[in-house]
Amino acid sequence: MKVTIEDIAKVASVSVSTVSRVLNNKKYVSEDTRKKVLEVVKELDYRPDNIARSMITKRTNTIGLVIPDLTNPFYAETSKVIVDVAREYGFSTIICNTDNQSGLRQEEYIDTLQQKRVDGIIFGSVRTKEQSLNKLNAADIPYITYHRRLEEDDSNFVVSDDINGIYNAVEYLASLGHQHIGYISGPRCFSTSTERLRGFLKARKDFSIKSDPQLIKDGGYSEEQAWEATQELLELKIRPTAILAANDLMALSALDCCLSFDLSVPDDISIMGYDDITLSSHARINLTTVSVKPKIMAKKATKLFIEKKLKKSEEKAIQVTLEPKLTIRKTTASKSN
Amino acid sequence: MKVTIEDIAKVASVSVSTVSRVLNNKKYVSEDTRKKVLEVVKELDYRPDNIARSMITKRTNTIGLVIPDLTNPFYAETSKVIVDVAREYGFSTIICNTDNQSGLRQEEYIDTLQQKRVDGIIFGSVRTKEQSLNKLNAADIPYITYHRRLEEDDSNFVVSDDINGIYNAVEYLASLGHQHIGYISGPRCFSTSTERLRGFLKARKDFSIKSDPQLIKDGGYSEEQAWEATQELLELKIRPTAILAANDLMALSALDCCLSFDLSVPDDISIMGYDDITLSSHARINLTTVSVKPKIMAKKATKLFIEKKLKKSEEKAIQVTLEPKLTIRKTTASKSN
DNA sequence: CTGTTAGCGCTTTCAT
DNA sequence: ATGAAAGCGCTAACAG
Repeated sequence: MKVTIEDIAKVASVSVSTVSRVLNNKKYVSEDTRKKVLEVVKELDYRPDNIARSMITKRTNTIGLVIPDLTNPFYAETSKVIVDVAREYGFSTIICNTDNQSGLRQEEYIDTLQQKRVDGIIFGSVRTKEQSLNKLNAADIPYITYHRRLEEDDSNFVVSDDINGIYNAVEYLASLGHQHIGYISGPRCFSTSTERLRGFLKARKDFSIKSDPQLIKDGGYSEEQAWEATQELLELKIRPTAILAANDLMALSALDCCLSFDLSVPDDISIMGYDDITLSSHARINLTTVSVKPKIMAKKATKLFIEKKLKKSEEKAIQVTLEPKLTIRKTTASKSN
Repeated sequence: MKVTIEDIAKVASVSVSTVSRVLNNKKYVSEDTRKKVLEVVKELDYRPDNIARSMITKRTNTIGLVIPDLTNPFYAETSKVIVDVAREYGFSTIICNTDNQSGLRQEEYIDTLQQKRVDGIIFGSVRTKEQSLNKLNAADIPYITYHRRLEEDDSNFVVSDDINGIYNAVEYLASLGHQHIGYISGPRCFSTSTERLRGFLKARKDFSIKSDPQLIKDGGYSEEQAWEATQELLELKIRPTAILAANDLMALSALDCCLSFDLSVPDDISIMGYDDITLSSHARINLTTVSVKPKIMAKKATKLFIEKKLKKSEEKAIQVTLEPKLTIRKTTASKSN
């Protein structure tokens, strides 16, 4: 049979409330009884039942983490950080993989998390409009998004300044003499896609880059689709001299595609990504990119969320926009001609 | 205030037990009352409180997943599968990243999981001897390991036949004419390391491969250490013509290291891995390896575990050894001379 | 078929 | 400083 608080109360010949006090480090317990209780606790190898505890305290010390795909390096990296930081604060994390089926799966997960009474939820991906999150507001379950954000302006988020990030990327490419820049975008429904595209368009204007609509392709933030997009770009009558992808995953795919076209990077064509996932800095890859420091973003989101919303419950929304940093490596070079 | 079963009982003018019956799809409820209750449930947007439910049923529909490093592609892949399969069966999964600090962190996590009263735990990595798991036996919390196994012969596991796998790898390399084969091993404490090494030694004898002790290095299953190991192998007076790494991660590192030595793979040297993580099949990599089909392994472990141990609780241990398959790609070739 | 009641293991008033 | 007792929201006998 399981050892309960009552058992140890009996053995220590005190009341259950005293035991509870000791266990929760409350005041009003004499040193003697505290010691005695702790002894019995050890002796009987008692461990508190968090379920029963949650029943009363209404807190589970558990958070939910909702991401689209755990095998995507960006999410693997950030998930790990989140799990680690949460643990430091005494929280467990239930991981939810929506598999990009955003809609259904995500809603299902939100229901589950709510029923499990998690203290809060961290989203690694939300569409700009996300109906299903209203439930959370109604149920008064706090949540935050990182990487992407909702359009509501009272939402909690930690994101990178995507407009500026891409803007700087284009500026850099322009400075290398590139005027035909292919852009591989993400799906419209995400803030990351619309913002980055906006940054691209803005920069294109400012640096008088060719504005052929054919130079903008949707890569769907997927490797396969990015490959196809790259292929289309490479087959254009006037082939772009540089390709800028809205994230590293797609840039990597573009890199491979160029290789399959027997193009040498960066001699024949420059490739640039966005995010700076760990993989990109790898010796074999060395992708020039815009670094949003995914781990730092995730860490910041988790810390702020736990501190401001879970430990306390501040009214003020957490809204952090990190300045990304141009990270020049070896997949970009001056336009050859 | 939160809607409880009592509220909906009141509104539907039935008893709480009837509501409970409806919610749990139990028999002995008339169609009429069932319908009425369900209506009220919807109307009040009631959702059951799993914490309270667990209090009685002793089941949380939650499992723990303990792995060393979520960013290691092997674990990212398998974790995703596990989370997905668990979800299909109605289980949530709490993810625990031990960060290779195996000892402490793992024990801490086991405690937490136990207190959270998870229904079971899946381990992606255990040392051959693992003290901390005794607690689980004592607490009667079922667990299974995949990939690696404990030495206890009544433990649950799904692993690959590591001896045979490496044996076949060596046989293959021998058939290509390689006699100087460098082997990069993992740390002694894991079954994967000892078994694979055993397979290597066995094959080395059977196929009369050179048995210089210098040809065996410890790569610690880490990229950095594998890099160093490779370096040492390449600097040997008689440089091996092939390097076999005990896992893909280290093989990838070896690949990079060879490149930095300006060696062409497979023309100058053959490289082979073990596991067949998704990355290895990538066009840019194309690593010859021994495929243990990590996803299938993880899926099988999760399914069997949930079905045999969580849904039922069969006495008989789950012990599955999968036959790995030689997967020849482009990092191996006949010995050049 | 339906309702009543007794807990699950713990925290938390409220007394003492 | 300590104890008694009242629940948290739900399920599971047990009675009808």
